[in-house]
Amino acid sequence: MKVATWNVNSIRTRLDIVVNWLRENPVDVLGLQETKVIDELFPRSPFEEAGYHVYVSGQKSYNGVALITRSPLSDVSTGFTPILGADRVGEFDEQKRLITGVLDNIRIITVYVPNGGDFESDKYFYKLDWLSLLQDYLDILLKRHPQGLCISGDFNIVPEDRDVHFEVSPNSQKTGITPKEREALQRILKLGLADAFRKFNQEEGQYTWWDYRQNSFKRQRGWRIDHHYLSAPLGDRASSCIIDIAPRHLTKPSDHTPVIVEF
DNA sequence: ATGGCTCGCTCCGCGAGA
Repeated sequence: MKVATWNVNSIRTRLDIVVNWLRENPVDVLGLQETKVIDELFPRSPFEEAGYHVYVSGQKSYNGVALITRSPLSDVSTGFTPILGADRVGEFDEQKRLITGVLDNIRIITVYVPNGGDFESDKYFYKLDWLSLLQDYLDILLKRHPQGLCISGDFNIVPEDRDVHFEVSPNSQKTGITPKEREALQRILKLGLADAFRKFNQEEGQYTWWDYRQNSFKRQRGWRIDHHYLSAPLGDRASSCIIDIAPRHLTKPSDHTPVIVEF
């Protein structure tokens, strides 16, 4: 099974790029983030005409996730509430950042982790609280799906210093690279998940996002923040995980580029 | 350097992104 993740920064603006990429790269699952559109206005037809099923959880202007799949999914749900309950989740499902379904007995999840704004801002603490919910959510689903779980998405966290183009200070206050965010991610991975990309590639300078400003892509000033995390059965089975930088070269690209895992 | 691009918005300047 091939699973791709891609923060497209508006599916309507990026529609042709994404559909053309999918025709050239016929993956089984494409997880999208930052679709930035309500479900009623999601451009489903181009994907359906290409032979895909479309599952969406969107909102106006911000956030929004989708799963595009060759075979139908079962047990599709959105947000944390169906698993954790309304009391635990509170207002955290108002922002549409999580969609999941089951394919071939494997739990597939796509997430758009909050950006976090400035260091120690309200958005920063919202991000940490959201990651704590994600940890509780995955703790439950990993136990329910011993055959395999794959969580993919824009995590907005640089896991290690080699995953960003500049020198990281030990107590970095740069959102996405702070100790508290990395610790939150590590607590999640300790549940039994591993970074698929690092099974195959130990190089530095392997990025998935480049700022639109300052010619960051041309200067190779990027961050690796889009990830596939696999439970042990899938991690053992995984045969490749690659970053496809080709779409970042196109005219009017997303600032992120797709990452594809095969298992 | 609270900049630098690009997105959507009952749009023509602003908040958000990372």
